[in-house]
Amino acid sequence: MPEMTAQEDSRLPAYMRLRDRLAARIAAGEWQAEQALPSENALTRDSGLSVGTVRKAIQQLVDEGLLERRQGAGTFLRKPAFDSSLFRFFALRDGGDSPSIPASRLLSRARVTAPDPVAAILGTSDVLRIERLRLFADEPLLSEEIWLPYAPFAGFESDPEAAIGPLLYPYFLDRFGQFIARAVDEVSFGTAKGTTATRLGLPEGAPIARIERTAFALDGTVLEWRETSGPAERFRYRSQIG
Amino acid sequence: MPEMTAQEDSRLPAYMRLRDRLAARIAAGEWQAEQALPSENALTRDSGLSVGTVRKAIQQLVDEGLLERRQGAGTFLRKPAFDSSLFRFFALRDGGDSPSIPASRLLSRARVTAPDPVAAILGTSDVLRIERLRLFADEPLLSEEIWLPYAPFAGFESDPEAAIGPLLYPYFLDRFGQFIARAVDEVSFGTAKGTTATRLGLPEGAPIARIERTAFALDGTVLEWRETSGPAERFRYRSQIG
DNA sequence: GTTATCTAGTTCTATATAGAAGTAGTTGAC
DNA sequence: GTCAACTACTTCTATATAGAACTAGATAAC
Repeated sequence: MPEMTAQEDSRLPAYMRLRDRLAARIAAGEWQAEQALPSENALTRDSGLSVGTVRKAIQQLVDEGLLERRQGAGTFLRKPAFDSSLFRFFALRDGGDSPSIPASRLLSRARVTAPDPVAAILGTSDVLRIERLRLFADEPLLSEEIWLPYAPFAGFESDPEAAIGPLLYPYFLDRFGQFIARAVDEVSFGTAKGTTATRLGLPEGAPIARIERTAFALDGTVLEWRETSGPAERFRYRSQIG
Repeated sequence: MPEMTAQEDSRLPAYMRLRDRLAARIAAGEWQAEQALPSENALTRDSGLSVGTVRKAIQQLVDEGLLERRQGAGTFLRKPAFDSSLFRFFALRDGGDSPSIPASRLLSRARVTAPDPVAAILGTSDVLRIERLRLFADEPLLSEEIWLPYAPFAGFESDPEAAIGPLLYPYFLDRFGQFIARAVDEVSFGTAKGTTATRLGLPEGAPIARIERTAFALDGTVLEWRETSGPAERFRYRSQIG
């Protein structure tokens, strides 16, 4: 344990301990996405707690976005579908009615020694570096540089590209059992230079929007750091307050 | 009632109806910010409901960010302090240690006929138009154009500027009883032109970040639309997902 | 075959109750 | 005066119970 992970149980209330146990089982991949977990009654029976307490634990996980409840039907594991959410930053309206599908192209994958700032974030200098280009309507829209700690993703660098697919997070879960629970995006503004400009088909110095994302596992470990760039004119972001 | 406001009670569950009644009393200004509401017991007594139901109603308002509970002390009205949150979009670090205070300067206020897009958002063309400049460390940082429906804010155009203060939302509440419960911000990038460039002290065509905000009352009525511009290099935004 | 009804499961609402945990002011001892 | 103890209050946790609302699949009627 390199970092301070949540200390086991100590003296937390029962509903929180149950929440933690459930979160751990979810992270372990015990249930498939879009499939039902045990019912309130079942959990009540084999946890020895009361229904109210069980409901409170489940509700927490719902609030955190991991689960989803449907009255009369059951409690379901939500599929983690926000990898595509980077696209949500950019205006994807483009010519007419055909809803083109965003595509991904991996440009490079390699196990390398991380530069200091990246190593500090990921907690190790043994990392994977991935370059990726994301296309929309056959035009390059986003240029990405992705850094992963090597250990949890060992073998990624030699997986066939065909197996990976356009979204990384579902792949992380399937292939490595790594679940991205949370991410922080930081948006800023700059100008395109060098390879970034070339890849996006922009002139040197063109205005770009930059998104730096840090992604976390359920236990708070950093699983990814990525830097995404796209043309500033197409950038558009919505945010709710209050 | 021009728009579909929440229909009274019909057949909602009790805890939701209690939530609505409490929200209405809060909006009516019955309690001061940072001050205690009636206790669970008191509410239980004069609502005729049970503690659990009362707690559920209160918890809703806590989740919505209106209230705040402190064990052993009471339930408090949170002061609506997110007017300044536009500043949160911009990097305010600036020379040394003195934490300069953001200031506001009203440039113009007038009752006018709204252009069509604004009228569509506000639901009326009888509006107030306000131009404002926000300063940080004595330098202009944000240029704002604010549109309000006239009726709820009648008289604003002739209030003395000294009475208004640097933050609008607390003033809206005090002076007009209008409570901003929720807002949606939309961020994009563009270039400065005309008066905007002049006011911010930027050259024509300089890159700027633009934030369009729509603000809502508790019942969903639109109470404000504003467009804020600031220099793009100083823009920085953090966002949580998941 | 198609449609309606039943049924066994699920979550959701609501009540009642008990005590733990925490706060803030008052009282009492020194 | 100072500090400790007490007290009356608050929210928080947890249990037990009952029925309503809803779902999805099985069964029955035609």
